[in-house]
Amino acid sequence: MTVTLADVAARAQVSPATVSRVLNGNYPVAASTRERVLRAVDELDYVLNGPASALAAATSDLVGILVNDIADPFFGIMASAIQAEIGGPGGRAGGERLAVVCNTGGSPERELTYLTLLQRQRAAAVILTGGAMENPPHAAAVAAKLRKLADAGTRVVLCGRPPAPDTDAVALTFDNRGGGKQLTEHLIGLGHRRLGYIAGPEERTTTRHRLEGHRAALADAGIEEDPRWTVHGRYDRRAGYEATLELLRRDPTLTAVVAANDSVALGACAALRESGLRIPADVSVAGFDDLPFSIDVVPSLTTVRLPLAEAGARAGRIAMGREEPPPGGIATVRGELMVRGSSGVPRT
Amino acid sequence: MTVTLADVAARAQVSPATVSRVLNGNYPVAASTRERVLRAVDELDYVLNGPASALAAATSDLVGILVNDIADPFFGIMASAIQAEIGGPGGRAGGERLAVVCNTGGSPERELTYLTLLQRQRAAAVILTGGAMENPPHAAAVAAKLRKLADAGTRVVLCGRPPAPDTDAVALTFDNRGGGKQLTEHLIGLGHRRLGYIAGPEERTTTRHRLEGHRAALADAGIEEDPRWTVHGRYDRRAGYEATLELLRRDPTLTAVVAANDSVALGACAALRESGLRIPADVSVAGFDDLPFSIDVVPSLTTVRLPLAEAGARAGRIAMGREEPPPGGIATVRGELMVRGSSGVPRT
DNA sequence: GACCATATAGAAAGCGCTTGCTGCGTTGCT
DNA sequence: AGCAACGCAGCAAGCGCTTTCTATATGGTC
Repeated sequence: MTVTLADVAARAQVSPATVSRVLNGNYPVAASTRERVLRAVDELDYVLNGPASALAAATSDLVGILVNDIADPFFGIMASAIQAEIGGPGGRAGGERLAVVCNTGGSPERELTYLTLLQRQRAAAVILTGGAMENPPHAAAVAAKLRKLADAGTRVVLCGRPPAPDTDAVALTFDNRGGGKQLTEHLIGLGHRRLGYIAGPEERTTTRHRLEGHRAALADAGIEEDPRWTVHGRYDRRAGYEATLELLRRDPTLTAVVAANDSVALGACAALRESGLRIPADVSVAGFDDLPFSIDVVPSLTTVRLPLAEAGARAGRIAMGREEPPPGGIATVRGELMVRGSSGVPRT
Repeated sequence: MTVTLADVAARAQVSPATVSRVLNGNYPVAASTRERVLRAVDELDYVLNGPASALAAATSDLVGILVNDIADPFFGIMASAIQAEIGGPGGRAGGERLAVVCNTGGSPERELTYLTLLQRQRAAAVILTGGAMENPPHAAAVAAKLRKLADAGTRVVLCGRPPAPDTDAVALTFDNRGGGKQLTEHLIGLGHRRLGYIAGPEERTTTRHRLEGHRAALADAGIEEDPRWTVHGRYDRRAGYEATLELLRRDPTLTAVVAANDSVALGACAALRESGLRIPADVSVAGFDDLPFSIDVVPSLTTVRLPLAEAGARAGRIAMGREEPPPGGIATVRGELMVRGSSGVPRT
């Protein structure tokens, strides 16, 4: 029923070996023979059997991409950039890699399960995006898995994620701490002294780093932080909305709200508006990431731009061995402060 | 170096066949034996070889998802929902499927190439999302490919895409025409008579259907359309921005701008604002899709909500054979008009 | 004209797993 | 007791491809 290499070989009057070589193009084959084979392939409408090749050659052309949630543009943008680089059709000639996108939903178990599944597929590379969980046993388990993958020849790259200790995975880390610091410094520079902070879920490196940056800025400015000014929540709009209401309840005199990311900031804006507060006249708002919509909300969002697409593309190239890993296997990717309409001088 | 089934078998003192059966759980194995095998698997840290299984069993656990661009939340949301249903870890027990996300970028060739690549992988299912190209030769080529995939046992589902003729692919189609009509009727109901329309790229079913709906509404209301009122462009913010400027140049008396989708609408809003026009006091704006950010822009966007996540989930379940396909293999998914702040009565 | 380097094709041995079939020891039934 | 039926495990034949090694031309060289 299904056409195999042997059928093509028979039709082209050559051996299966030759057909394989024509198709893989890594061994000299006479032009005339090649043409004959190609014609047979065409006539029979032959399609290589991927699993069989993978088995025989002990390699596959799958690349795993772990994300929290692909519906979130933060991850979507990175995934898209990675995909463009790993050379699907239209990419550089040669390997046509397929991207396997895995939504971990931020769950440690799923992260591990997906890594195992990718190991099972003998993935050519695995790219982990986004922050890591700060859970020592889990981190160790992940590191062990990554080591095993690397041993099996899978290239491992971390994109927007802190380096994994005891691993030689290449890491492209976002400077969340530095970005957070800059952002809060900007607000302080405008005159703000009472700043609410809506942090992401605890036990996440991203959350902690951004918060640390924020606090460092406060400390540098000699501002004593009130514990009531920080609320934790998920990285979504809803959480931002609720956290802002809570913040307002705790201290109605806040003049600025710094959000863990842009989506959270959007929720914060909605809550402020519904509370009858003007942005930035009454309260300034700041986000993080600079997702595409951030410039379109009104007022446009002051935030820290993270070069998601660039980082993803670079991670993709490194994963494909088309770009040298950074020295030491670790590179820090900085964000850029984008001052826009949502931040202004505090009401007096 | 790498552990194989045989190693596990040796360690558990059983035959490879038994180990395989324990791992696949589709053949009776005595509890004590199973336990012994499982222990050996654990001790050796064994991971099944996916390609080898796929080859031997002639099936794989990969599911292809074709999207235009995964960075676009329109596709990201569907992909995420599909992924959740095809039973990665955490999904229903049994198959742990991996989602292969393919960015076609709206290019016919890449669409075809990716389908071939998925065919090569012997994907368990393929889900095509988003509108189709209206290019007869290409449509025929895709249909032929889909037939071939179906013949090979790959389940094919179209999500948010018109049915593919001469194919028995299940289609979950968005009612773009109906949605477009409703939207424009709403605007007409408010009193608008001169409406600009920013359409998507030509030769796309989505573009055509939405535009047809718009025109049908105009016709029903006895409004004669001025050809200058329609501009085509890409489905992104930038295109919306430019198209709006063009529209304004052609006819500064327009009182409403209907955009092909929400991103385009955002661009339109930006252009209007920069032109000194207030929304909706001077010009009303409407989008399509109701992506998450649409409610957060100011004014919030009047649009047509498409149940992207629900449709994706359903497509995923159908692809996995966990839900009956709709009768006739075709179902129409309707949108819901969301009237918000960006539309109002026209200036008099 | 003999000999060797070079170019190209074929033979065959797997890659690691699944599964149809066979075999044997038990249990159930009459 | 005797026979059928059943439950469970093993054998072995592939699944469709890659790749090493070998064989055969071919041409160049002295």
